[in-house]
Amino acid sequence: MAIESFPIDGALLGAIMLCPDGHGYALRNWLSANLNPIWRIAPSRIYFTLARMERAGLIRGTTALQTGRPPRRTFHITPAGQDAFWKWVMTPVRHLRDVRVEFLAKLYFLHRLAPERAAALVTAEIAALERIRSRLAQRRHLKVGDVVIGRLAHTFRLGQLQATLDWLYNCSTILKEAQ
Amino acid sequence: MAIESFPIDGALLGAIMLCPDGHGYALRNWLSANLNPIWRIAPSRIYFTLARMERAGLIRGTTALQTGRPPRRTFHITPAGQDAFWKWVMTPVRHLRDVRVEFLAKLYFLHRLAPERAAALVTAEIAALERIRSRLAQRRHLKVGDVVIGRLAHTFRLGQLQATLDWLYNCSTILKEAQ
DNA sequence: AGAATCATGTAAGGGGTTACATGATTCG
DNA sequence: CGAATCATGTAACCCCTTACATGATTCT
Repeated sequence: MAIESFPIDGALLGAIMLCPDGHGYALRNWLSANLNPIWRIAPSRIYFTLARMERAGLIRGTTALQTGRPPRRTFHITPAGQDAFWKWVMTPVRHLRDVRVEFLAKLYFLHRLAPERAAALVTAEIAALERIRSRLAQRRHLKVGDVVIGRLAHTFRLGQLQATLDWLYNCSTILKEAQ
Repeated sequence: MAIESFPIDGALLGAIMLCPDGHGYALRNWLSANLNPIWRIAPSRIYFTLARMERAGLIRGTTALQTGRPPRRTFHITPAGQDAFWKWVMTPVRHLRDVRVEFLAKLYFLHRLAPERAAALVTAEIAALERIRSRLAQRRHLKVGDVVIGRLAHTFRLGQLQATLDWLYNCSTILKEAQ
């Protein structure tokens, strides 16, 4: 009963928890209003994913008829869905390249749903990236066909890693101030 | 006659120029030996892409029979393919997220095929990213649903941009030393 | 009157992956 | 003898996107 496709399932489950009216069209508007520059999804994909998550038992939907409007399928999250969401949101991303979208999305949901737990996620992310850095710092270059480019690739990755870690340390401070 | 799918067409054209035996299997080995940690491709995709690029007139292939081995289709690059390759390799990537893979791949090919032109690519990339930074620096936060997270998203992007620009300035120095 | 909103979904296509089929040869 | 190498490709599948169908209602 785990989440399958990561940013999308997590973001939709979080949206269902935060969006007052949990049907596809409302979720679409909520996501574009709240998560937009960080992450976006094609509208048609929302319905497809909701159907898959219902089959997986993460959410359950009820159809409500309306007069003069198409009928709505309103979703609410199941206990299994809540477990999956909290596991996802509290797990740090493993790759540096996932910080930009997925980690920021997790931080967004945590900050709104359980701000007291945000510091723990940041700490876990720092630990994950420090592990990557220590592995990378033991080498002098990546094994590319050319030594010069291998060295440049290596310093690039270390630089990105360092900037992200600096930012994460700063994150703790800002999140504490915000509380 | 322009390149369609960017990292893949560019990398394959570059491989054909550098790889002594230009058939699919040799290109596959060459790419995994030379570009591996930076970029990788599924073997089956190579043949598909070679066929597409031949249809587009970027390369041309000849079939050579061998005794006791499957026949080979050896490819060579056409003038149109060379134009497309040099245009691709000298154009800076537009998004920060493309530096990690695509820009490094361009740098690799330039450094091996025309090292005297590498500095020009680095300069162009610096200009492209400085433009993005100046746009970003005029704001204080990204317009996410929550101001705190919007501010964090903003400082994150600026930090990554700054680290990349620092690295690019350093690139010029290292590439000059390597010559 | 025409455009946007409400609301759900299907269809088609792009880009990528893994697994598999083939069949001789050479290496351990 | 079994495994890897040489060499090309097809088939099936995943993830995601745009475009479109539907049809009443409300805004400009």
